[in-house]
Amino acid sequence: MAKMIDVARRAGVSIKTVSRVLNNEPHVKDALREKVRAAARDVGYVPSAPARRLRSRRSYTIHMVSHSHRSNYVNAIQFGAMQTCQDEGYQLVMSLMDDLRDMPMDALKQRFGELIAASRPDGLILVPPLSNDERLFEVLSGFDVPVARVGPNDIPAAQIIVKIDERAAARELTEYLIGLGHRRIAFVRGKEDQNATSERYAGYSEALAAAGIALDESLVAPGDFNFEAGLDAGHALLERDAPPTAVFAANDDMAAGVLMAAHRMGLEIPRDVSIVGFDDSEIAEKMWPALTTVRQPLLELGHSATRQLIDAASRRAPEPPRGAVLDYSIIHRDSAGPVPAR
Amino acid sequence: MAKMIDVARRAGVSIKTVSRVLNNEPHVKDALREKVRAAARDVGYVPSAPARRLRSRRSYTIHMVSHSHRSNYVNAIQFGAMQTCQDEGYQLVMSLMDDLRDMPMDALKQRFGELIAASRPDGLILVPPLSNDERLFEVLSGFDVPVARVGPNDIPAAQIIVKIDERAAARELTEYLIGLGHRRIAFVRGKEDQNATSERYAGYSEALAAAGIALDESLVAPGDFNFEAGLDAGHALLERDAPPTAVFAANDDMAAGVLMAAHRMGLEIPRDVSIVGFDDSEIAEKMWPALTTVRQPLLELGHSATRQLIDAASRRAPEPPRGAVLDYSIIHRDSAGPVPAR
DNA sequence: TCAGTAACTGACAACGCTGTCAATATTGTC
DNA sequence: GACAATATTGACAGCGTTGTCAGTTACTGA
Repeated sequence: MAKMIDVARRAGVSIKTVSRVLNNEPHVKDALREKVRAAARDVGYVPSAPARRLRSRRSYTIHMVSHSHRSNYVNAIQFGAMQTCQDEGYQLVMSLMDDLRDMPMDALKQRFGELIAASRPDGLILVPPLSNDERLFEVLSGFDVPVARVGPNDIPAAQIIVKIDERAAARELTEYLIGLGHRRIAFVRGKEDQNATSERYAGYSEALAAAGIALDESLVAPGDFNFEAGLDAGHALLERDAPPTAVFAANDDMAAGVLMAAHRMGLEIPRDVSIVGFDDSEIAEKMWPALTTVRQPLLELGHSATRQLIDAASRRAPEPPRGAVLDYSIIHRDSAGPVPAR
Repeated sequence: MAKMIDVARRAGVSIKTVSRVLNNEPHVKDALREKVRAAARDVGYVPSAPARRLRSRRSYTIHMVSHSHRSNYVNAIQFGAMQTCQDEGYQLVMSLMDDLRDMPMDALKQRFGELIAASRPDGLILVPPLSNDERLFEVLSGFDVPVARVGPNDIPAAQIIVKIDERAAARELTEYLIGLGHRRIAFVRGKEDQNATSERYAGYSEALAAAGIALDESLVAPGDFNFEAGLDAGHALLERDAPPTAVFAANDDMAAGVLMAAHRMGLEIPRDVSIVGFDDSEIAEKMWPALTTVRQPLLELGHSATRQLIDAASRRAPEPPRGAVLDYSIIHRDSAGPVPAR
């Protein structure tokens, strides 16, 4: 296995010069540059990552920390992060962190301290629900590591937050339902400790208010972002005396549950009831009927988070990165239609 | 940031002794062991992964190599791998490899050579379609890295293959349909270069043969494991003059497509036609009606692959690991039923 | 032409750990 | 109690890079 000294010998230079050439540092004549590169090619030189990391005190590594409950959402963001890491010569390391909520503060500190001390990642990517966690934010502020948070959250002091405007998206989707003539629009909430729930709900209620529709609390069902919760909410909402004409579930998985409840009751969609979701997850287009929903640019969220971390680590950017708000889009499919005639 | 020398000084021993204690090596008296551990705790020592890796020439890292087209299948296996890595103090690094099929042999060698030379992973996990690739097998044989292949494949010389008996599973599922009275059972094939396609098809045809049912080639539709292919196949199969009474799609995504085609035609499932899939992916239980399918123990496949690689790297196991065949199970849901009365 | 400066280049140390091997302490045997 | 055998401990080198700094060469402008 060729190392730097082999390249140096072949090119007739010192290893330091080889290092400079291979890291695109200045102060090497072009002719020499070429010679070194050729030598590296000839001997099949590949730099040793561990040595590089040890000496330079940079790991060329981004850690993505995720919760056990993995979803399409997380998967897509991860995929985006992988792409950017690949492009930049970085490695993406996946870490699992569970039971953070029940963990005392010092255990949290310990856990992340070990992760950071051992691997010295150039950046951390946090996805929901971790990205919303205020305690985690506090803990991580104590370490000298750039952290990118993906997804909705409202931690004011956090540096890199990459998200869409969830509230605006929910408002727009609700307005679309109102435009179809719906007045009795139900809402299925997500997990209460996630900001996505409150943001989406806020958008929903703002749209109702703007249209002069009174918010009927009995049309708001609890949920947890899972299919089963959607199923329960669907049954509860659709079997009541005065059922809603449309249901806005706070994510697609729950919308699938509402859809299944409607099917079981023999309802036809969207003739009898309109159903919309949020996320445009993989299942959205595979349901019957295909789900009208909000698409988040998940891949791009992953790209953006990763790119900003790498920029921060290599101090390429003139100023520290400050996050990004990317564009969403409403995906019109077949699960929403005009309000049924009375 | 505390290092080994700090622990050594505090415990009044040499750094080598600290190293021995922290790596659970023999030849240290118990009393000293305790003292060193206490000292490490006191100074908050966390070993530096890069230094360890550089010196010991082991990376404590497993690389999972996947194709761009990420699926639930891959996601679940990855998750299993993450869990085992976490338990063993390993890191899971994700790598993307695309366009391998069009890549000339030496480019392949180059690509993987760089990956291996740079990071020196303790093991590589390959998932479909990479795990089926014979050229890749040849390339990787040339390197000194243990490789675990997940999923179906028939590379005889490969060391670690972790899979289920796909053929038996497909046979059993087909037998189930036959038991329900079906005789005209269609099959939707997957990508032709994947072993899963031929294995599942083999199981299907074996079951037919065993039941004395002649295989009707016109009931075998091409596919590629994607939803759209299922949609096309569904239309093609169900709109014919003598449609099948049951459709076995080689995976769940295509089954979802067939299901949607059936819905569009106004068919009721399973009254008019039974539909089954393969994989028990996340969408299976969220379809209407919920899909009868084959469950692969994906998490366990990930665990097994990872554990075997780590065992091989640490030479803990007495002999080299030889792969594993795990149990599948048929998940009976609502998309298959008795053959329609004539 | 020559000092003064800027652009190159290389020698050497060090990053923090583990492997090797030698030194020392302990134990068992007769 | 002497000796060999074994268990325990430590000194030191070195893994393959990059950072520091000093030395060398090339290029200004007077």
